[in-house]
Amino acid sequence: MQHGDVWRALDEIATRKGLTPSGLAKLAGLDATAFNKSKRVSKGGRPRWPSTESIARALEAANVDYTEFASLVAGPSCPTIPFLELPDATRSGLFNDLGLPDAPAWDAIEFPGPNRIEGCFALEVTDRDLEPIYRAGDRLISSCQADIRSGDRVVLKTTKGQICIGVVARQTAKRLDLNSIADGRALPAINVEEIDWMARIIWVSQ
Amino acid sequence: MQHGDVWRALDEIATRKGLTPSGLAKLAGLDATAFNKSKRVSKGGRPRWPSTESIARALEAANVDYTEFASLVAGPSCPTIPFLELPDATRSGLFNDLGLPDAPAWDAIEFPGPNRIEGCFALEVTDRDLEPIYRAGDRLISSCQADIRSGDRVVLKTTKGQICIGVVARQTAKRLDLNSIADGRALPAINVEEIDWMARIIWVSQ
DNA sequence: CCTATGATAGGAAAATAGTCTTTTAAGCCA
DNA sequence: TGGCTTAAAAGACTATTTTCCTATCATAGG
Repeated sequence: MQHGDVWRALDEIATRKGLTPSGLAKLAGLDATAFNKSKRVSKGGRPRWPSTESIARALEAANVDYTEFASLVAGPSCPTIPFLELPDATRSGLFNDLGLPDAPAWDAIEFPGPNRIEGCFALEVTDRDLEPIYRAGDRLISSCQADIRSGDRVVLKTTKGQICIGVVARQTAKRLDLNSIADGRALPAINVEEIDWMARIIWVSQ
Repeated sequence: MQHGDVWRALDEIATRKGLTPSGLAKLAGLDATAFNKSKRVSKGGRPRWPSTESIARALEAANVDYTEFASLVAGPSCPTIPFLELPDATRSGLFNDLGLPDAPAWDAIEFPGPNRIEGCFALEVTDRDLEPIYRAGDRLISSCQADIRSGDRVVLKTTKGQICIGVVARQTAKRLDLNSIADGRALPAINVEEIDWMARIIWVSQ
């Protein structure tokens, strides 16, 4: 969040309403010169920021949400989450000590996005093994922080480097039973000690 | 966006980092008293706002995104989108003249949030007709503004009051061919004139 | 061409936020 | 208990922002 971003966002708000910066200031009950371009740097070159109160009044007048203003300030980009194609998820070093995705190891994609995406990552299906449930190109938004209960769909990697996707049938301290997503048949039981990481599939693109 | 909300959000940022308001101020390179509770109203009862620059420095120091700060200011609530259980989608009057969901007719659920959710709505599956693709309780986030191409999964309502969910097989000016989501078999062709509304299914909760 | 209106630059005054300092209270530790 | 550190309130002072005022420029209408 930088000085120029804030002013750009205010200009954008004004433009959206078909106003000039001074028009927006007047509409907000402020002095017409409050948002003047000539006042965005004070003499001496020091950047001048609009006060929080002025921003609040301008947003109120323009009927714009503060979160929307913030996303204008942040720029055109969506929030991004870590992303890999499913076969690449067999790599090691994807997660840090806290069990969260370790950014350098991942690509990033824009996800029309949760505010609390910590611990979320996306895996793209590349083959047809999971049809008709998941098709090639579908993106599985998964969370390694979500609680996992029976019936949930999960993706996990074993210490042997195998990726498993299934529906949780039974979960005990030592063993995890998964059913196939496609036909519901039981998959080979997995020893909990052999699970490198496991995440619940929360959303799937269609 | 109100005075108290801004200060509450700053307090929340501090708490998340295990800091007090004064600790956060110091970390941001500001005077330790900058965020004092005693400085939140000036004598005379006039509310006192933190400056935009101070907020920027605090967020920088705490490594918090401005959009996240804004959502804290906006309150604990996620953005919501219109929501109905699938059988209720047969009702009329769900969409306004622009083809967007008409809020009063819908419930609302929190959706971990897109910024651009205009035209999106959620439908909850209540029966097992669509298993194993969609299970009871799954929520279909759909958009009536998204472009629709072959292979996309769509939900539509006919003028006869019937809800159809399927995969677009072929789309012409007069006719829409859908395949069953479950087994891919062709469904009866739909006359385009009989389509009341149609939306592409974008995301599905799992 | 002239006039009225709105946008904007620039400077000075007024209002508001930040800093500095002192004081009080609470927690921690020997 | 005493000494140390941190948080926080209150007041005076400094820095910055907003307002107020004037002048310039561009544009639309008569």
